[in-house]
Amino acid sequence: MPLLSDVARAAGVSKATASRALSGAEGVSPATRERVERIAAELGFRASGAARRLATGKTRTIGVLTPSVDRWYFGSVLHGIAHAADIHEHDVLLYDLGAFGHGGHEKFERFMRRGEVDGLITITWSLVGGDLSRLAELGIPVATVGEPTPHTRSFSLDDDAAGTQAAEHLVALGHTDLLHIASETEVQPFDASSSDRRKRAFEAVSARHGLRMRPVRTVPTSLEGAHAVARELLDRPDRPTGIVAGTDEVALGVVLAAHQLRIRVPEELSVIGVDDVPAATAFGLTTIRQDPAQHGEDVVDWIMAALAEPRGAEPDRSHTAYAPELVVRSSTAPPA
Amino acid sequence: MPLLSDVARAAGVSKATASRALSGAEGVSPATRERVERIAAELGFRASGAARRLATGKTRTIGVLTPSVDRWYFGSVLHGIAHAADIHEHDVLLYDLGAFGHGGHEKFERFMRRGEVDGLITITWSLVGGDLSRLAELGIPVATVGEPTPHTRSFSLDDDAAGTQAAEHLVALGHTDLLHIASETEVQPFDASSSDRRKRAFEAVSARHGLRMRPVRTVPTSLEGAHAVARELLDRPDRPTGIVAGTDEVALGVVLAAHQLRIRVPEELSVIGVDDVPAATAFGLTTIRQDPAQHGEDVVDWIMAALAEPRGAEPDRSHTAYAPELVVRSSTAPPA
DNA sequence: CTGAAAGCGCTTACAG
DNA sequence: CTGAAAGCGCTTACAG
Repeated sequence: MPLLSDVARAAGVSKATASRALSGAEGVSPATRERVERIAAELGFRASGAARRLATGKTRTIGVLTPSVDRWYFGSVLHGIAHAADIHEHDVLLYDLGAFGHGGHEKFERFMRRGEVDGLITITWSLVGGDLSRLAELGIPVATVGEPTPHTRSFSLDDDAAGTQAAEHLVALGHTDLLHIASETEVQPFDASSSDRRKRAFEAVSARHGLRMRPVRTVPTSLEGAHAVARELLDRPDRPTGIVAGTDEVALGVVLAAHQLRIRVPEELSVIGVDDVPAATAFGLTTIRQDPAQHGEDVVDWIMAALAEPRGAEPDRSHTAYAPELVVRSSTAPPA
Repeated sequence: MPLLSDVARAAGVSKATASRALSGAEGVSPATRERVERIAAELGFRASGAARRLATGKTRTIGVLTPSVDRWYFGSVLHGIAHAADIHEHDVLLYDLGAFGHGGHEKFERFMRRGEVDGLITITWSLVGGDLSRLAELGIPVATVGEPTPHTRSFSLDDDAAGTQAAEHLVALGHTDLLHIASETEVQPFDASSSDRRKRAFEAVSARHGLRMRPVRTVPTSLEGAHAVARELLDRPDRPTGIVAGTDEVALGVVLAAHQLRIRVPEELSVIGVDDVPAATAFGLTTIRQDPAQHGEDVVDWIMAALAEPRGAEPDRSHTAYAPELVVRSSTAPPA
């Protein structure tokens, strides 16, 4: 593995000049720059990241704290992050905290002890407010994707609008007897979660239109969890004509249960979700679309911009709310 | 941020001794060690990773090259990797290559240029043989999970056994007219892919039992892809009595299509998959289980062991095949 | 058991 | 435009 000094010697310049030529710094004659670059390429020179880090104080790495990587939302955000980070020539260091109470906090502490990154992204639900504010004091740009938070810059779907759109869609079709199935929030104080925002929006729509008020059901955030509850719920004579699910996973569990119970969707039951997961198409699920990969790209772009700003500037803690988009498929129709 | 020299001064020892005390090296009196540790804790000392890297040549980081993070298999492997890496106090650097031909190769090259890791894991399908052998020459432990490969140490489900078990299960139930739906392999030479191994195993079982020979169908690796094909396939009068799907995603697409076509599963159609994804339970899918998170943990353990070995030892390129496990649910039954 | 010193491989004021 | 030198913050032979 050739060193910078090898390149410098072969090019007949000092290490300083070689370094400048390679880094693209100005104040190097075009001729030397070209020569150094050529020789570096010939020798297959790669600057030592460790040395560069030590000298510059920059890691060219961004950290991601996430409670999960094997669920659609988190995976998609991560995908967007990785893509954008790559474009900015930054690496991504992954901290999979796992479920809270299952060692997640311990892993968080380990990150605080060892993590060396220029910027940090937390994908929501992984952290309680106290931890989030500790991160905000790290002196590096920190942002959250998935939920609004007062502690850091944040990006998320406009959950109020999403919940409203979903309920209004069914109301517009003529439904008056709706049930909301919310998906469980594990960590956040419930009243701050996207789940709760969607729920409240549903309740507001119900109240506004004078719909029958059924108590909201809460299920584990998974197709299985929703499915188990839906099997029991849909098998009753007084089932609603429409279900507004907090997420597509929940909605899919409901549709599956309906299929198994031979309840026709949408003729006998309308179902709407939020997310637009890939499987939604095959299920014909009407849903409110969001694009987590885009959120991931945006949060990285913000971090890069924050990194470019002069140190000590007042930290930006604003929130970006993405507008939801109704996607009508075949799981919703006027009530029979 | 306190430095090692601050700790040393406060403890009244040299930096050398402070370093030894903190790193747990031997040859430090218990008294000094304890004092140094206490003072380091009081001061909130965290050693600079960059400086340590430069001095030791170790990054305490392992790299993961994956074609995707938002699909169950990859996400689960990654989860296992992150967990095990954390236990070994190593960081994980994520390279999401994305689909091949969509900039994946370019991202791979960028990794080759900048990636500084002590060990490397590639999750299959992301790399062609040529790239894999370049990695193997990197001088660090390299392993692949998801498919056997001659270029590196590898870990994967025993696909032959999985394919055999799936087909034999339906044969044992009395089926004689089966169709295999394989899931598409994007990158690997097809004859090396797990998809192809499962397919061949299916064909061998068919031949052995003299079953009707239907040409194998290949569909995109997704519920949607399988669903589209299955809708058309199942709507014909001469449909098979059982379907052996290459993966659960494909199997789920088939079951969904059956539901929509009002074909009863398992009465009119048996379906079996491979994976045991979380949604399999709700669908009642009979499947062949594998545990990718475990594979991820194992591969990290192997990397750690390889790291502990003396440099220059002959690289281990053996393969670990995990035994499949049949999980019978309600999607399979004797033919009508 | 402990310390002084060299070294890891870059970058960047400072001079010229 | 270029170079000599200091410095980033640790670890680790080498001496004692």
